[in-house]
Amino acid sequence: MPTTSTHEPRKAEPSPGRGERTRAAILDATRELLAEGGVRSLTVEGVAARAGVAKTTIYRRWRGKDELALAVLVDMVESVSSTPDLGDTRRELIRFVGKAVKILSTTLMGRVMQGLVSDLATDSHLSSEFRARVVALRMGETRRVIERGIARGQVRPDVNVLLVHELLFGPVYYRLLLSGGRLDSRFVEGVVDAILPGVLVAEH
Amino acid sequence: MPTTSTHEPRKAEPSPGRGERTRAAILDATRELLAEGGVRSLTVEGVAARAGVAKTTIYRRWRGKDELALAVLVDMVESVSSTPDLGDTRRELIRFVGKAVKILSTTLMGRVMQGLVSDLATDSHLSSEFRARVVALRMGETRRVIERGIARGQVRPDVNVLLVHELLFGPVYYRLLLSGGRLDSRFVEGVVDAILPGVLVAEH
DNA sequence: CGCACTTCGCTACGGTTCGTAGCGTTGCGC
DNA sequence: GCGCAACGCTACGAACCGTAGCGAAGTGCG
Repeated sequence: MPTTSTHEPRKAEPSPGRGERTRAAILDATRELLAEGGVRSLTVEGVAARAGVAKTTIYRRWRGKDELALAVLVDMVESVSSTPDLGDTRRELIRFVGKAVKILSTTLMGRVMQGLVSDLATDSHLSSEFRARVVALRMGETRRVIERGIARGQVRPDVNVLLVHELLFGPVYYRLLLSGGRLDSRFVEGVVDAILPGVLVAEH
Repeated sequence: MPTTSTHEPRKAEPSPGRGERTRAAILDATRELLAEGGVRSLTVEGVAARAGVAKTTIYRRWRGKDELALAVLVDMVESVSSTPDLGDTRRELIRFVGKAVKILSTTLMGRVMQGLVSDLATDSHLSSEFRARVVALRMGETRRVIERGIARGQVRPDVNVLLVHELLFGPVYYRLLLSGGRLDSRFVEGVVDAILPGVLVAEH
């Protein structure tokens, strides 16, 4: 953590403030514990201990460990940028999926997802929150890429964007959560190239 | 359950025996409780109460509720039959995936999967068990269908079976676990038709 | 500086579920 | 009917849960 000076009235980045500092400490501790053992070993008491915070303080902000974990997840997802126009749909899709794969495999997000997915699938409040903040975000990104491809004449205009989005990320999460396969660039290219024949316009 | 006669030395079906009866009672109770509230509300003590069994008896057989739920899961998966030769790869794939989707959406298996997936992804013992008993089973089935297609000349001989398997089931689990979309026959056909262009031999 | 207000730390508590130990009891094969 | 493995039962320490009450510290304002 950065050395906190006692006085810091106003600055470029919004001055931390007590509340924001405790919030960050709690989320950091949650992130770490989530990475170490998943949601199973995540306990509110453990987070409180690592964050140097009272257990009651956590319950004052979140209902339980589920909301806590989701807050961490949303925090990570919303930091991704959109895919630029590369002039080629295949390259854009590989870039797009590849970035998601890289985040899932090199940051804590993969482990957080692994630990959180059961609660995401079970708890209706968490699931709706997740769909609105994460799934919808990737759907929108897929839509932008596809529509660029349609405008170029590369992609069939009647493509089902929802389905494409599921075909791209389904296998990724399948590996992450169930089959345990490696999440590398070869895999990404394989997935993209497998669905491209059904997406691109028929060769003349 | 069938009426158990006191003496049944040898028969076509393996005579129950005390151990087998308690095992069945425990798994039945687990199945019911799993249906009522998912894995979240599944407790060993609850299973013991409903099964009319001592809690210690459960711990003598399984390490905890995870192994218990996985036992139920494997019990359901292993009861599926293989896909018959329908003379057409597309029909076979739709039948194959459709059957898995139907089981996931109409039986308890979907809920069991939802509640168990975090533990499957986290616990190495559970994950290896799941991969050996469930993932491998579907991989093998995919391989049989694909090889039949190759023999017919419908499918390209260089198809990556592992990838096809992931492309088929990834979106299914993505809907079940994350996006929450409906698991119906239209979805199955959409997935199969989306990957078929990359699987079938190029039209002459 | 002093005052009010908010936020936090701390302790304590009842409750649930976990997983284990010890021991009596029952079913089953020989 | 004898012996053994499997089971039922009670009891227990432990971990976490989620909440309450209250004192302490930080924050904002005149």
